Amino acid sequence: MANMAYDTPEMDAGARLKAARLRPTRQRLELARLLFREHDRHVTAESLAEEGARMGVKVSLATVYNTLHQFKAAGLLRQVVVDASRTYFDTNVGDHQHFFVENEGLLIDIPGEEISVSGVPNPPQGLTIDSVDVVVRVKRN
Amino acid sequence: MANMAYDTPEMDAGARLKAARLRPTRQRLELARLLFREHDRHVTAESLAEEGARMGVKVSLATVYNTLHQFKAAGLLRQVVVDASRTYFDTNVGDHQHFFVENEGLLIDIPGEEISVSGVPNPPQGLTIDSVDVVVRVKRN
DNA sequence: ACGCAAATTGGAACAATTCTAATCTATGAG
DNA sequence: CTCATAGATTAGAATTGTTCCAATTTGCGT
Repeated sequence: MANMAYDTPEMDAGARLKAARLRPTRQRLELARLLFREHDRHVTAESLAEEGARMGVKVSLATVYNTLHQFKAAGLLRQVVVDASRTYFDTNVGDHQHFFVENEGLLIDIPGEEISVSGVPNPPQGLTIDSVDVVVRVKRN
Repeated sequence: MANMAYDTPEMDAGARLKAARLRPTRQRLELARLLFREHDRHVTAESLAEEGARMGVKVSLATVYNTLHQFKAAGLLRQVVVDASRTYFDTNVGDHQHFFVENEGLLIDIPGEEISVSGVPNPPQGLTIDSVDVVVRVKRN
């Protein structure tokens, strides 16, 4: 297959890790399989560790934390800051934003084509924009 | 002075607490004075406690936390979620957004008139929008 | 001035995350 | 293929920000 994108959803865990220059250890492979099995997943370290446990994946919590951060650094995951008490990671690294359901800790994607932010001023001297994150906080009626 | 707004920057600490129906205890008064002395302040519980200590205000950390949350509940402060590890409070409760300088924990206001978000889809059935928060993450060059 | 609900407090408890030092493993060299 | 080694994993300790708790203090209406 010529011209495969750097990171596609169809890519298997091994290829993903290779593309990210991460050693394909058993733990990373198994976590990658869990994470990218489905599109647009939102996980926390705890939720992923739990899921792993349920699926019979033997990984320590420390490794889950390490792996999430490495995947993030490699561009395989995006970190989403919505809650002061937990960190979420999103398997969708493309342009998009989120609804966040308060009191439930639930994230829902908003496609990047739908939403748009305009009028962002130039940042003060010496600063460069890294990302523009929108969180639409919603509540259950 | 007729027609004073519910919450103006000129308002003294006592009036502010009265308007918010919070008992004017020494601690609340002193913290309110620190907080609203200047416009558009961004504090964390720790930073405010530290500032209090420096200014000779005797308040426990627990009270700082309590007070910040009560002020928030009363609409005197807005909570800003930008960092997974600390909670910030903003004395500007009007419509505006933020630059967040990563690695420095520094918040900078973006006036609400400058920035705007469009195309926010209707939230899924049963959910109502609470707020639309924009964080422009920036890095020092 | 009294009485009581509300507020404050120090310290214990907690939850999420990071650190540490020991052990294990993927990988490239020979 | 075998080895040496840098890199990865691990359990558990440590750290950090925050909340909880039970005892004491305080604001305020009567």
